[in-house]
Amino acid sequence: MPELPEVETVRAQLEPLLVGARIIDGDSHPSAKFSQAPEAVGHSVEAVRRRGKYLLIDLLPAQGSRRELIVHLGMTGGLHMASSPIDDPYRRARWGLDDGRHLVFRDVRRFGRIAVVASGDHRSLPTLHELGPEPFDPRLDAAAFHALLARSSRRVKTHLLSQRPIAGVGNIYADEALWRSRIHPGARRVGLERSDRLLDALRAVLAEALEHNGTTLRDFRTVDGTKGSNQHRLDCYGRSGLPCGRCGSILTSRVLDQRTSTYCPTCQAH
DNA sequence: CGGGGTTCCTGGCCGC
DNA sequence: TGCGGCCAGGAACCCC
Repeated sequence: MPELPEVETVRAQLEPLLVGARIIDGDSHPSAKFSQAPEAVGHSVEAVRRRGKYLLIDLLPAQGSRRELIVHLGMTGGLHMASSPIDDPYRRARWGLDDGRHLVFRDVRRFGRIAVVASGDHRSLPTLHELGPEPFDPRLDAAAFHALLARSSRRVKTHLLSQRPIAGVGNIYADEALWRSRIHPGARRVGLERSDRLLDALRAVLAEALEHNGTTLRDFRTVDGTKGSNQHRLDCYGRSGLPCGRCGSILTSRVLDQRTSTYCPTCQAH
């Protein structure tokens, strides 16, 4: 599922393909999750940015104020360029560009989302509106992260997935970082020392995944259709029943707060 | 307002 | 071989 490294991989590929292009027409699947897509028509792409797992495409209108095309890839969403969009039952949105190309949003499971808003107005996307700092923000240090973690009494894994203490972490990289920092996903209080370890682990795990163009378990594809390769480097996620690479104990899986967590019962003792 | 539960979706996989 | 049943999972949404 696309998390920060996957979305950043898409953003980096998309940016040179889209900046400067003008959107001349568009259509979308009728679901409310995608129906705003055509509202981007008539605008030029000024920049392609990212916050957490959200792609933010800055739009410059012919006249009037700036807008923002926001795309969340959900679980199975992908963005691709096409010279002539072939028939695809999973196409959820299409934008025609002034040079004849098309930007296509494909999403089998429809967990993705598209919004067009006034620039910077994220009130219609509560998670984006309340999004925590970017993991690589230099202003984020152990003390600040510890304070953010302490703002909730929920399990640390659940809190991470809420996007509030830090942006862009989903199930894969949460499990990986908790394994690496030897913190149990169900921990409800994480002190300064463990906050420091967790922040370091998150940064390491995300940076390594980004270097390998993200993790493709099944669906994730970059803009040009290639797979990421980080799936070969996972230590914990999806490895339930296999030995822990650090201590040899068998990794276990448990559902915590309706979400599967894999962890090492020895290294990540409660 | 934090927190808990529900819902949206469909391909892939499992067991019979 | 075919098929019913189940699962994954981000974030909006609703309710207390």
